[in-house]
Amino acid sequence: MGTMSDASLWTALADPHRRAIVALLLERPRPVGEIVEACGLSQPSTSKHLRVLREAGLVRVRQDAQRRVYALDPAPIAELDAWLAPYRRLWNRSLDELGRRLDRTAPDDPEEPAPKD
Amino acid sequence: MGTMSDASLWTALADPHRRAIVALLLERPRPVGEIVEACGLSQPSTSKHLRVLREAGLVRVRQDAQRRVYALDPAPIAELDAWLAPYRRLWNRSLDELGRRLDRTAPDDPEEPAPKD
DNA sequence: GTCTCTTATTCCTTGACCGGAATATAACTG
DNA sequence: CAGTTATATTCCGGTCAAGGAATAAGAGAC
Repeated sequence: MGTMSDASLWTALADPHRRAIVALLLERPRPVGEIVEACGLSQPSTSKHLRVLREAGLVRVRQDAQRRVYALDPAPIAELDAWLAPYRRLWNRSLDELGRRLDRTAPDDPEEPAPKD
Repeated sequence: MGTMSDASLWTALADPHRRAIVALLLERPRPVGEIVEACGLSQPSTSKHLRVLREAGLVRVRQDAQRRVYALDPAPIAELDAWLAPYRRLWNRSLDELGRRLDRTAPDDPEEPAPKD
């Protein structure tokens, strides 16, 4: 049981149903029954998705009598954010260049011939 | 060839090899050959991964003689960032709570007496 | 204890994806 | 034109994930 949650984090979020569950839990913690109803999936299927999310560290469970209330765990979000950071820099840079080019180009100038490499 | 790239964005990044390719292209645009060599995959497999990334809108191709130079497209990064935003708020909130709790605890009051053995 | 409610797990089938080998396509070279 | 290089696509076998049905497990209520 090492720290292999990195790989499962992406695969966990790759499934649309699981992203829907995550979005549901963003509003508030919910017991499984509510999630089943909201997702339109069968209860076993939902439980399996919740298991994947749990093993990815994205959700935590709290036992409340017979019910199990799932809630988001904010930690993996930070992990995603960290992964995204370098690309966000690229994005900002390209926005910058776009702005500069729009600034520099004449309105009837079709395009800049890319300098050969 | 519709605009169904939203779903494929996550599935494209779910694969470790594709994330590796994306990381390679973050450094600089590269022709396929370089990516093949860096990934240790076969050329067809790499081409297929590049296709998935292309269809997800994550990379663009520029033809340079016989070579095809792939480069990151920064737009989907913004999409991911937008998706992440609400969760980042949750994360900040929980960091806030943690700070408050750390603030409340006395500095020489260890939360856990480190149960060694 | 039994019964009920809520959730988790197993079994099984279907469908998707990954990988490599072989092949096809495209662009340059002579 | 044939030949070579660089990349894309098809074909196929193996693996893995998803979904439902049935079943098990856990926690009250009686």
